[in-house]
Amino acid sequence: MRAKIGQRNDHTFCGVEATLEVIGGKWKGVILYHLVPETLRFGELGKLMPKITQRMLTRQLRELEGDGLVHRKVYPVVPPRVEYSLTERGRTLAPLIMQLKNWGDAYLSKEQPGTGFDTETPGD
Amino acid sequence: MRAKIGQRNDHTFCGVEATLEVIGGKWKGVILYHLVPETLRFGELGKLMPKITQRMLTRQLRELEGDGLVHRKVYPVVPPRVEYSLTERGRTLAPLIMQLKNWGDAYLSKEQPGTGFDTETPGD
DNA sequence: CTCCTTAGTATACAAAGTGATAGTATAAAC
DNA sequence: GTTTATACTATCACTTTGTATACTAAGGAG
Repeated sequence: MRAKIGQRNDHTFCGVEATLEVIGGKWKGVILYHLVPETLRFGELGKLMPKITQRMLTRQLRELEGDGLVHRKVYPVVPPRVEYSLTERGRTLAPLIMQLKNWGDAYLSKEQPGTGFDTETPGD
Repeated sequence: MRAKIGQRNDHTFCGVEATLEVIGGKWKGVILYHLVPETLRFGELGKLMPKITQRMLTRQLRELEGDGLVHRKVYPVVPPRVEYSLTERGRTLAPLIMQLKNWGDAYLSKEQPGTGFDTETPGD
């Protein structure tokens, strides 16, 4: 599924799906979001997303890199240092990411007015 | 996992994730996209997305309904007739959906220069 | 020599998502 | 009585995602 984006032979494949495939991973949107303002090291990204495991962070980053949205810069030092930043193409996603965030924030603050549907956050 | 949107017990939960949770399903973006210009019946949506199974169409639609983005109108007739349309909240997603599509189309046209894939826009 | 660091990888396993197929309900048409 | 139509639901199997945990490399500190 990660192999090639946009190679589905069915003619209904469109940009909506393509974009969602690229940013739709569980953490990709947030990773991209964090990378918009600044370049970050692997560990820094991890601290910004306490719930993510190293494995997932690695994987999502690799996929993002594979899709040409994120650049990975390795410094051959010990201990290792790797920096992640948005590529030019990745930067073109910034407005979209921001819109994603804005809509989401608004959505969260409104919480389903009287649909009988429960979207409430319990005490936790 | 569909149970609750916005469980931001951890402070890193943000709008980006919330939005992605809502539209990130495999078919949700496309469903929403098809519903932007017009109300559609269950079967019509199915025809617009030949690859989707009834099961998935039903489920994605229910989740969208549960998230308050899609309205489901049932006509008590035989054979059954059910119409799906965007709710007011769903309409607020339209610009985002379009941006998703635009970015994706641009991405596809650059990533795959002439691989014979088809980027036809459904319902455009 | 052992321990510490960072950015991973390897392995095992659980959960979620997806697909194929078949079945249900009801009224009208035949 | 059987078939047709629509919008589902149920079941099973399989694939993808995600988690937890342990382990690696290589140089410096002690």
